[in-house]
Amino acid sequence: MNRNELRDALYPNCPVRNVLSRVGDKWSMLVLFTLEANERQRFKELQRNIPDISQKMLTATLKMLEADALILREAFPEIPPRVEYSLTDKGKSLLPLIDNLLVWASENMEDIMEARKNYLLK
Amino acid sequence: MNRNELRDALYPNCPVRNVLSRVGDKWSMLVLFTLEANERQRFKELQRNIPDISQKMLTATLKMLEADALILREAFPEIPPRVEYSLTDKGKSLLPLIDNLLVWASENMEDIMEARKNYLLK
DNA sequence: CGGGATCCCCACGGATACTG
DNA sequence: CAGTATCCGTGGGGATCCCG
Repeated sequence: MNRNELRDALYPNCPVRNVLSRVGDKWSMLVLFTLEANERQRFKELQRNIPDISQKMLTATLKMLEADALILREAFPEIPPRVEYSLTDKGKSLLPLIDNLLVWASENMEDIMEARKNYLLK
Repeated sequence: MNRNELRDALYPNCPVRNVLSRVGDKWSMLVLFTLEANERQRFKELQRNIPDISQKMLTATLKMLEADALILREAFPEIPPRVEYSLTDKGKSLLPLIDNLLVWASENMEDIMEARKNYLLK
């Protein structure tokens, strides 16, 4: 896969772009990270571990990640109900790439913040 | 930087998250890629090379990337005006990470599309 | 406990017209 | 040529209430 193919792959409505939008959305990465830190978490646990997420968005994000087979959802027919979420192998394979991005972001964060300030003052 | 710090770094309104949101927005990656393929492009060239982007979004994306010091904007006081854009070193340093994500996306795209279909049929 | 269903806001982004 | 300005639709996402 060469550069041009990569670029073409990014055009709107393209499946690759579609897949990558998961990385870019507001909560997916955070949910994946949380699931990596503590494998097999229940809904409420996830909600506690990601304090800022709303119930609606946690539900929606979990559904997307499950639909993409990045996480596994296991429901146990008990009362009260219990549902456990965990990473699939595919989900795990994505995390190192996100790690790299995070490392880059942390390493360049200060520079970028500084650059933004200077840009505003121009 | 350990896992928990990484995760904390992702919390809303955090600078790292802020930086990463660039990766997630609709056009930034595509502009960076286009600039990598042909270094030093003018506004119109970029617009031609990214057919689907609107003028407004190209302008906005270029401004963001310039503010973050990922690209360099050089305006030449001529008539008609000429403006050239190119990647900075910081911009170049980000591209390999995006590459990795794209490779992952292409490698897993089919699986994911298939998984989504099956999820809908469930 | 693990969600669904609703209402609502506003930021992203497209289309169009105008300017130095 | 390289933008700016404006209008406007859509949908992401928060808050709240409800249910098995």
